Amino acid sequence: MASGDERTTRGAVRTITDLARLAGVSPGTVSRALAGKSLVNAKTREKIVALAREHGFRPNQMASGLRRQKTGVIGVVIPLGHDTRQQISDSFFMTLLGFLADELTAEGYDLMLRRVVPEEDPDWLDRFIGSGMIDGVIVIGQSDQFERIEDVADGYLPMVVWGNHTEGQRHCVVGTDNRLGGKLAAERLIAAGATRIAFVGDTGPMEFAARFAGAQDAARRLGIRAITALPTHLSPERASAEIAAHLAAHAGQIDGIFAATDTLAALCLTALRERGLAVPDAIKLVGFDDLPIARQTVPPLTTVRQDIAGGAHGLVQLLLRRLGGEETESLVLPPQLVIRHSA
Amino acid sequence: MASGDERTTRGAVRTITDLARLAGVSPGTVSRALAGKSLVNAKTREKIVALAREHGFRPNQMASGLRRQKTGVIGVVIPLGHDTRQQISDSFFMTLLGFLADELTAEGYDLMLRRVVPEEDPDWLDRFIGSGMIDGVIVIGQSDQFERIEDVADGYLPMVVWGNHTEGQRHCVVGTDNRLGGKLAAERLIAAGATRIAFVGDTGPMEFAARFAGAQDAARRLGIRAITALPTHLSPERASAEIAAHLAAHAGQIDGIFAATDTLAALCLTALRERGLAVPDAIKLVGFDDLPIARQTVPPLTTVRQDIAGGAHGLVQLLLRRLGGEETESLVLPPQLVIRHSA
DNA sequence: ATGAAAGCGCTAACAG
DNA sequence: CTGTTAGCGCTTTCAT
Repeated sequence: MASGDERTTRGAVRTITDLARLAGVSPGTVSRALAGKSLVNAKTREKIVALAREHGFRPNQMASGLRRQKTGVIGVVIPLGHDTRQQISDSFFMTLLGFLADELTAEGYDLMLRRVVPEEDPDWLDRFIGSGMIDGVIVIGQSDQFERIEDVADGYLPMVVWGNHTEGQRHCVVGTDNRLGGKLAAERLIAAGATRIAFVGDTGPMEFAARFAGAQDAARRLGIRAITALPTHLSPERASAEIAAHLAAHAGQIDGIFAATDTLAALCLTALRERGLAVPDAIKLVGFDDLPIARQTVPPLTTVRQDIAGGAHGLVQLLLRRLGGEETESLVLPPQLVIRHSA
Repeated sequence: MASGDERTTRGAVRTITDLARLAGVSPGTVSRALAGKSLVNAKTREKIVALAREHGFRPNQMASGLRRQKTGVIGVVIPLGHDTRQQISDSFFMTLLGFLADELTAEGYDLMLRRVVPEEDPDWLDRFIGSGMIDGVIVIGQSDQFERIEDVADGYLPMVVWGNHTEGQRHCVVGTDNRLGGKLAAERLIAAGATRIAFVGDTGPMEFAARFAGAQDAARRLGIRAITALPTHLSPERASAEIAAHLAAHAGQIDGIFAATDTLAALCLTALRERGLAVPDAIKLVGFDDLPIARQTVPPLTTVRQDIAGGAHGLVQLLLRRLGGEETESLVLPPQLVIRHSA
């Protein structure tokens, strides 16, 4: 009933001016009252607020944004690399996105999500920033767009990127110390007895390259032979086939696998099982991310944990400071080895 | 270099008026030229477009939106039920979100994502719609907000909801025929020899309730004893413990499990393994969704497939028609039983 | 404490 | 084909 009444009259009150007329005051006063701004007579304010509720009135954010030159919206953009478009369903990014949504909401911002294919639209980042729709931007993953991001960073402060930190880079990045993570993974494999280790995953993306490099560091330092990179795509369908092929090609030459992500590690587990290779007895396996799936595989995955919630928090806090005009440093999060049963 | 030049001059050209001055025409002409609208002299247009590119000019979408009374943005809102806030990381919704992002992008719309906790903000839906920031809204999951959504549907056309279809409902919904899916699941369990079946998952949400009801239908029709509902939360942490407890409490009384989602099914698998119960020999198990994880468990899950990509496509197409003023019917997608090895 | 008035940047008549 | 003009709905000086 109440909601019925509300609806019947709602059509009438669409603007702050409508409400002002109803309240017998000026639009300016309504604006101030609703914004809780400067001293407005308490009774006037109450009356206005009551009227607003009664009529389900909500100020138009576009108009407000236009006038104030800020939108209350943060852009979140996921650049998709050469690989399949399917990357957004990548569990890691999706989980990060979920946390970002929480953090931004908590700070009173809305989130505008955009997936872009840089190859098709080289102007993706400038376009998003220049749209006037967002106050700042969070880039999820550097993909192969490091240079483009660097370029933009020079002239646009409110941008923070999830990704890998490179010495001397100019854009503000939040991310795990991938190189250290790779080192931890390889050390674990070696400690578990592996000496002929393969890295499964694309070494193109910087984050993966750093994981591979870290593993290579460990191999070198501990005196085992260099780690072989076994390239795969990210989409489960293609990766599965590729892993199976790699395993066939390197039969008997591998006793340890460092998978670039848990998703890939799970796929390895399946492929290994199909070949009758026991994990961890015949082959040790370490993943990366510590996604929920890591706990549920058979055997459960030993993996390198990334602090996703912490990362999302860091991204948003740094962005907030940048929105305030501050030049913030990058934030490198420590990875953590989680030992389960695969190595 | 080129980008350097661009940057140095960019600051000067922020509005369509700046560009007009530069091109020696009026703002109106620039607007038309950039919008590719009505007949503008080809040469004039070229000059303007060239200038725009040169200066990295992009029209302000807020201003444009305000003027045209449309934003080019579709809101996507995920209402979180009583359960943990963590639901957004639910793989199914996230996958759906990924496809939605694709579909909307393909149609030229941006996506504004919002997670809401209806308990904390009963006004969540009206607030989003009334914000003036979105042209239409897609609600992902009815959660426990069926009535609120119904209320809104009466007065707001451009809304489409992912969820369960109920006879006679007023809002436009796209979703799998959950009841049929539940029936398929139970039939499979029974065909595989199960006679004492349990449903693992919360029967509160309508979609799950329908799955449970469908399974119950099958049990009744095939003359086995009624299916027991074993309630759990959605977050993996809580669900794991709950499943373990249920299994302990019903030891020896169950020979088939229908899990409300694949995620829950995977958890069941782990719990069953811990109790030494072989799947499918001692206990048959069927999941729901056919997420990637279903293929990777040991044994791989027999499950009921939901067509997520098709669902996203349907949501967007229906919304588009509603944006055009049309009153669309709901879309019920057929579930498909995928037989693997768990039942 | 409130009103009046001037735009934010863009688009869409309406003239010409 | 193009210029002029009048706002979209809101916020914010500047007065009062």
